[in-house]
Amino acid sequence: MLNLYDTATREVGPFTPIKKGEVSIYVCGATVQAAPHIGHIRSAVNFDILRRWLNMSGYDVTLIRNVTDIDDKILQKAAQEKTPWWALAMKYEREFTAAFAALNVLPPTYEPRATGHITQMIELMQILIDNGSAYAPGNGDVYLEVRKLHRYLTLSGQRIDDLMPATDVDAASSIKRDPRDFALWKAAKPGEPSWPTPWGDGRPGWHLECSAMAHTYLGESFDIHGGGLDLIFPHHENEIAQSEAAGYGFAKRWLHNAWVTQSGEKMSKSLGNSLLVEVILQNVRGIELRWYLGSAHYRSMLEYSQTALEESAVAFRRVENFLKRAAEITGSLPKCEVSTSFAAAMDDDLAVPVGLATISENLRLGNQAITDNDVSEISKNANEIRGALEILGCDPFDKNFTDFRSADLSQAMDGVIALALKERTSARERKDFAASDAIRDGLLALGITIEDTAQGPRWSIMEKS
RNA sequence: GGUCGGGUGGCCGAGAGGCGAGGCAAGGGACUGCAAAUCCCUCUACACGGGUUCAAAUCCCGUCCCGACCUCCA
Repeated sequence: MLNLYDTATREVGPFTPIKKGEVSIYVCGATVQAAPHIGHIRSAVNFDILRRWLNMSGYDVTLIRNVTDIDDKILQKAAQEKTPWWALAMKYEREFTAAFAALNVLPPTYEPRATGHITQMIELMQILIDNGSAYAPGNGDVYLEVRKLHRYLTLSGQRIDDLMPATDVDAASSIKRDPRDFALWKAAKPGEPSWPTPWGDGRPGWHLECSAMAHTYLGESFDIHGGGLDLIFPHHENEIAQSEAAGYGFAKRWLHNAWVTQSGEKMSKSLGNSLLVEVILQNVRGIELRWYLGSAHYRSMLEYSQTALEESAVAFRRVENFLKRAAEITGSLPKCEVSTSFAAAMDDDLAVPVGLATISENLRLGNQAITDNDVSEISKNANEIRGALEILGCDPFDKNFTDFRSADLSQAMDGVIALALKERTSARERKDFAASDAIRDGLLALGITIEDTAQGPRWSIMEKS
């Protein structure tokens, strides 16, 4: 039985989907205005682990992850770069997609773009205006009237009057009925992209698209809404406000992932401490970065350091190496099996760190079994490790991580290295250790490690870092 | 000002009243021609001050420190 945290109640409780056997999830994806940093990708990895665990638990999961491809920053940046806004948005959307793929994040069931759902946004605004929750002051803007909502700010636990007064210079002369009313729709300024509406030409305001798209693909109520911690207010409060005012039940449960930090501070472009995915991937493989980002609990801050990342990568290679050896010894790839201890950890609000401890136990027992040449024990532990890695999205045998060209190359190399190892073995047999060590050192200089195992010598390519 | 989250050994990172999660690093040992890999053993913690309790890293009160959000951040 899966237990999950809910930001709305701040408690961990049993998860029961609306429809038996099905889970609907909406995750706030990227606003494609810059290249993805590892914080963005951590969010995707966390929700991917949730999704994989739900799948493994027998649920049919529908996951919608949006792309916000129109907003102030996109327009602003496009103007700076003298690029059409849609070209800029597309460029970064591709970068996000590439980063997700490099980290083996499963593609969402659907990935709707804001600009493709203007019709649905207009319909939603019409409902809100008709029922008196929203108003159009006549300049082309449309606002939601927050004072009319009963449950506004219950997710973040704030009170309207406690919010810091808007620093907006126009606040005094504002056409808003209350300074806290937020824009569903913004009138187009000259030169800005716009779409026609009954209230004037304009563009989406405060992430109206998330409410509209969640409704379009998941219906009036759905099981889980996810996103980063910093979206709780105002973004998610506003989504709730828009959707509930329209009469929708909206999300039953809220999950928020914590950040990747550096020196305790949140990673962010504006702080200048963001680490781009493509830069990190020059030093570690995607599977290793994923292992690192997934290794902390999703609600805990992950304090980034180069050292921690590298150590994590080494730890992963140890697990990977065991699986490869197990496959060599048993003559077949391990199967994916989920141990009861790993399952218990995942069922407890996705306690990945506890799950990793069970993998360590499997690893120790599995390595011991290799020493003892106990094939069934090797298989058992290898299967359980592979099953756990599959859920974490870090299965080294996953075809998304397997490069077939390098697999062919490695076969050819195997033959070549075997020739050298044959020489080394005969040198060792005649106790000519100078000769045998020269061969080993020569291979090492090429980045090839030789290990003498009970089953004979074994070679592997050293990973960088 | 309001709201929320933190401070755990050299490092990373769980736990949330009761046998010291786990990993990395360090030291010792086994194995090995030497290595590598692996296994075994050992060590080091709960920001500070009070309180509750048979028992507190965990609950309560206070203090200090760090971070986040407060109208277009994952």
